[in-house]
Amino acid sequence: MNTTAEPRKESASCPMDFILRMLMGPWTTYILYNLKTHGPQRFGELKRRVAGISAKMLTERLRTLEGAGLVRRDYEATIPPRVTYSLTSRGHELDDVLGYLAEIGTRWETEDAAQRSLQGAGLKAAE
Amino acid sequence: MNTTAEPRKESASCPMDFILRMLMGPWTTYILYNLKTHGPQRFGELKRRVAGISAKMLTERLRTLEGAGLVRRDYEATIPPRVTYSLTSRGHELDDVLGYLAEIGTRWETEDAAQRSLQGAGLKAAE
DNA sequence: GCCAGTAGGTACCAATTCGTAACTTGCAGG
DNA sequence: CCTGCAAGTTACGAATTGGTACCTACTGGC
Repeated sequence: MNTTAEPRKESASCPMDFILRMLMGPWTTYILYNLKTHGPQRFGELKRRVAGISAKMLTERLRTLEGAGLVRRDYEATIPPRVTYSLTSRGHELDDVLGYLAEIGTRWETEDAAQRSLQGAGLKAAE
Repeated sequence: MNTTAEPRKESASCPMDFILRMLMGPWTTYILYNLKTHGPQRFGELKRRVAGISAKMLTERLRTLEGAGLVRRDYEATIPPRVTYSLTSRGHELDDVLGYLAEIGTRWETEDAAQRSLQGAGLKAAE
């Protein structure tokens, strides 16, 4: 292909950057988590589950995820319209990473808790 | 409004959220990547490598990472002061996940490129 | 004597972002 | 007839955020 000069910026960490920019969105992980654990859902269902998100945000996040090919949007033009969102195979590829992240996060949480209880036990006057 | 300390937003699926909030920062992954690949570095070195980040941002990101225990800050009060940053063991735990993410990102990029070249082959007159 | 460099801190400014509220279409219920 | 739900879209506004410029303290070079 172009072994010559694609003006690739020096970002060797770029593919990761793209994917992180996706997960970065404030509610993104909640949405993915819900789609994963509760299966395909309609807009209102999802909105009720995420609890706190505004319709605008949810729409925007879903569009972004759809654009990245992580979420599929099924629109049925019935009255009232029924829009169902589900994870694509790409979306499911992320499950693993998210699970991994959650694992690390949980481990750290546990370690921190242990650390705090150790300090709480003896250090009241130490500092 | 609320005179009592309202416990901010409480979320059930949170351990991952914490860790993602860390990686979310605009430059965070670049910083971690550089610390990983080039080893412990001084502030100016890091700043030159990341190329484009402002001192303010870099400082703030490093403080956040330090606070989370991912990065260690060694301050030697020489003249001029020498401050060296390095990954902690926790920081290295993230290497795996970031590598995993980069892998997925790269794979998707490749797939997308293949997709585009397939379309490019036949659709020149289609639009 | 002045400037550059090291490792930042602070003030201010512009841009982005997220939430709230109002509007959309078509039908069902009171 | 009016309201509400479905799944949004749009307008407006407030808050956060990231960049730029300027400040520190100290020393070595010209």
